[in-house]
Amino acid sequence: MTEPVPLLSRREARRRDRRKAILEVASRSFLENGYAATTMSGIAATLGGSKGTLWRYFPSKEALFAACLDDATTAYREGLAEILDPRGDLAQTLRRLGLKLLEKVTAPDSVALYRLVISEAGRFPEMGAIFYEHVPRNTRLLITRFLERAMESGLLRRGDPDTAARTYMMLMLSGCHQLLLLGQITRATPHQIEADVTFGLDCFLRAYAPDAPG
Amino acid sequence: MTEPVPLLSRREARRRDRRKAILEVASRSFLENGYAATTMSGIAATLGGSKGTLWRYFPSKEALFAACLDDATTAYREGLAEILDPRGDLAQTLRRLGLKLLEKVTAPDSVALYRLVISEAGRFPEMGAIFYEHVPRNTRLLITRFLERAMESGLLRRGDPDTAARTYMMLMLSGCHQLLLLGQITRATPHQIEADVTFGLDCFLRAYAPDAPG
DNA sequence: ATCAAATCGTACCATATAGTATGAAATTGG
DNA sequence: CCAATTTCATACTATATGGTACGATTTGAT
Repeated sequence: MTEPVPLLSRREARRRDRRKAILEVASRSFLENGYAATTMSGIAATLGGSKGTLWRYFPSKEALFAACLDDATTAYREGLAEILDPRGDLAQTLRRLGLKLLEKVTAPDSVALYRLVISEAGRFPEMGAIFYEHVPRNTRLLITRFLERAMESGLLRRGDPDTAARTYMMLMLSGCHQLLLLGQITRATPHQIEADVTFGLDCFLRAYAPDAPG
Repeated sequence: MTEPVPLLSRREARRRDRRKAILEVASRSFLENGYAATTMSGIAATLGGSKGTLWRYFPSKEALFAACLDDATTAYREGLAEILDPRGDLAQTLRRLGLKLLEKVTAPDSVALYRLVISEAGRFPEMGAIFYEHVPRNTRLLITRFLERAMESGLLRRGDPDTAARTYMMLMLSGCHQLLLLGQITRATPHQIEADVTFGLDCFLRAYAPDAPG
């Protein structure tokens, strides 16, 4: 019927680029200044275009925020799955995972994002849901499956693997992540991260050590 | 020299009452609507007085916010110390403490306060500090001292008592508190709280069980 | 009673913001 | 090349906010 359509007409390509550019500028501003302190006019200004164009892409500030959040959280889940190779030493794997996790989660942008979500989750519960589904829930699912196998092979004592995954994550976060959230430190040093992982892992392995036989 | 001054002249009493009234109205609004969405004019309106009066008591919105925060966090630390009686069963004591702690921390106002602090800790680091000192740090100090004694008497394995206290608290918070923060639930049921405490305590006691002799 | 401090009501200011309107210029598709 | 779409720049609307000014009134101390 119709001519074979190019995958992206010039217009569509332009549109996609523009949209991405808007999301980048807006995300930066939301992360750095929060929702209230981010102004649409400001975004339009740093973009260089006109306000009319901005509103052509996103019908309201709230819609733009939602799009930014979706963008940021989607880009989040990367590079964890391949660490969780069920072969290999359990403690080593959990340690590598913890390091990766903590590095991600203590990055300034991650902290800013977490702050942003928590502060707006009251007013926009859907935003809380988007974040929750994409970030902690998704990560936990990965860890749950891994721990489940470890329990089955007797490397860990049996228990609810989902709770175990939650516990594992929480034990990692009790150190510098808390301080970051409350603004008591602004950066986590690799040394701090390693200390947190070492301690959290030790604690986790003790709590989930296989039951002493008989 | 001067006449024996009454502890509170009429003026001073009035002033104190007024101040308290302002703090109550303002705190409610900050907790329910956040910092940005709380307006000085609105506070003045619900107070009934005039705006001039409001500014007579607090020279700026920021100052009023700081005062509210100080007020709220000071009222926070209550009723924990007497639970921590070093006599009596360790597990029982830690369980009672956990219940009290979690009840407090999952109360809607507490969640709102925590949200508020986290969201403004970037812009106002001093506020983060006020909160941090008054609430988690203070609580942790109490628990630390208690756990220290338990370690000395061999009820728990030795380790950094401060880290242990942090771990204890964190293990309690991994359940419904997280969901509350992200707006995925709006209330914690007593049943949920108890389940969280039971699990967290079990985990903690395993991780800090005295080393097997020999 | 008298005087000073506190409060009130209200109008006001400067500024800022989300969002709209518009007419001209540029880009794209055919 | 022409018509449709998009973008630009800019001016504008409507509204809201922190904070000030001020004259009138109430309250408290002596």
